[in-house]
Amino acid sequence: MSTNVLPHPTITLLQTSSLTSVVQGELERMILSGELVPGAKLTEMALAARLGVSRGPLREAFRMLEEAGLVRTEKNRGVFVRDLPVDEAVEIFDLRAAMEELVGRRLAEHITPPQLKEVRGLVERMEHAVKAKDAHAYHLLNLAFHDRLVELAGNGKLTAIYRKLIKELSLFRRLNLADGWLLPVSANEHRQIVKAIASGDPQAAGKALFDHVIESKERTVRNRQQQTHPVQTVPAKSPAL
Amino acid sequence: MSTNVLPHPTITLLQTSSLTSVVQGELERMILSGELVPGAKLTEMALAARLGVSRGPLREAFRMLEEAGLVRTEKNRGVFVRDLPVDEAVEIFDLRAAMEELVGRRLAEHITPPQLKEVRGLVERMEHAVKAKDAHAYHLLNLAFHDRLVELAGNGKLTAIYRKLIKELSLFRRLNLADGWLLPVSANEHRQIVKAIASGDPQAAGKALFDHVIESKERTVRNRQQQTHPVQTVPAKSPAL
DNA sequence: TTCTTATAGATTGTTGACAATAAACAGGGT
DNA sequence: ACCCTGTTTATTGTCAACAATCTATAAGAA
Repeated sequence: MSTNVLPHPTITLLQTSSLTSVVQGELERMILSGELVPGAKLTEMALAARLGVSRGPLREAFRMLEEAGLVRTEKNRGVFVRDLPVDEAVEIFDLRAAMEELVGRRLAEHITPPQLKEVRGLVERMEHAVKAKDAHAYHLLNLAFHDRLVELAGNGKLTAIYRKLIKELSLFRRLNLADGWLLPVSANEHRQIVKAIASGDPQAAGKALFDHVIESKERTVRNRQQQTHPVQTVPAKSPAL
Repeated sequence: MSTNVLPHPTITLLQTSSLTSVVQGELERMILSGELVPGAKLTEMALAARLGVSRGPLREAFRMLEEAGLVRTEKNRGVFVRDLPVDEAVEIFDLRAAMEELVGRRLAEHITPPQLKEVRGLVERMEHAVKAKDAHAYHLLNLAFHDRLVELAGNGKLTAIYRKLIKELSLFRRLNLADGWLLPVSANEHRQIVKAIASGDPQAAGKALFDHVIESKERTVRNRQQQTHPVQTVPAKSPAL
């Protein structure tokens, strides 16, 4: 009686996933993809009908997303996609910086040659994206690069929280990957990071990652201010108001 | 028509708190107080009856606690109070160390004299607890000390996550505050931390906090191993098995 | 005895209905 | 015209009942 035959994928899927969990995942996908924009109201009946479930599992999924910081609940008024204020985005960047500094230190000590090769590959692909001026591809590679570094640090809890923070950050009006982004600068920093890690110097690697995240924060905030309060160096093209 | 009269406390309470939220709080209290021990099964009907609510809000509270890492859910089997494995406790300590290092840097730059006086007061009270060999009081003061430092750093997101981590850590079989703890050592480190912060040197303050948390981690792990695998310096009093 | 298999009980997953609250609207008074 | 008030409508908060799944017990065969 061989019990080690893998059960059919769908079987394990049904065993692990409840309606609540799949609804949670689907809502998360909709929010992160921008299909549900910050501030949007999530009406229970409408969503339940759209997803083909009843309100029970939907409400349970709401509570999970609420705890994860993706939605906000107002009693007797409903659930809304959260709008991340600048202040909080800045806080997350600072926290990320400290976390990634730890990642850098760890990797400088423990990274293996094949792992190093892998992240170098990601950097190269980013540089290609820069040359091709493909901001979207660069954005995805950037996420993958940092995510992989964090993962390689081998601290599961850190990885989990890091990913939660990234998800939350995506609620910040992503005027980020707007055209005028300073891709070359950021890309160069990535190469420096890998270099520092490869050198085996924990302090240097940590600092490289810390500084990079802080730079990234300041670029993002500057970009945001530019969008909110149009620049004054160029006289306003649009008339008053 | 003065609209700035504060509404009656009970009013605002009813406006903000749903059954789900109060159940969530109550369950959290029960878990953190040890009333519900790790591994314990949380039967929906029983708890619902005990708390005087129906299963709906209870299940929603479960999802919140699950996301917070305090309980674990097995499909079709139920919800259990999570038992934090050593590995994960270690991971949390390492993450905490990085976070508190950031706290130290920030405080060295921005702390005010009255705030400094306040934390010095906490340290003194800890030293009194050490002299009185009051491990429980020391434990509480230690929590308050770190919590206050984190709070004073002024990063709300960091504070929120830090507190979540502390809650989760309390799931780790707290053989911590066992009698033989090295209170004097820990207490002395606290004084060093405040000194470093007061000196205004970000690096020193960060390092002091980082090292302190790592020390704390190692003390805890040693303690745990001692409890799990009884010492060999003293021949085993209890016979084999 | 030991292992399988069937049955009964208990518990969770899901649903639909009812109660309570808030928003939208209409009517009357100033 | 404006503001206040009462009513209606829509939506959320809560509950109880039903269906699906798992666990434990017991009976029967090897």
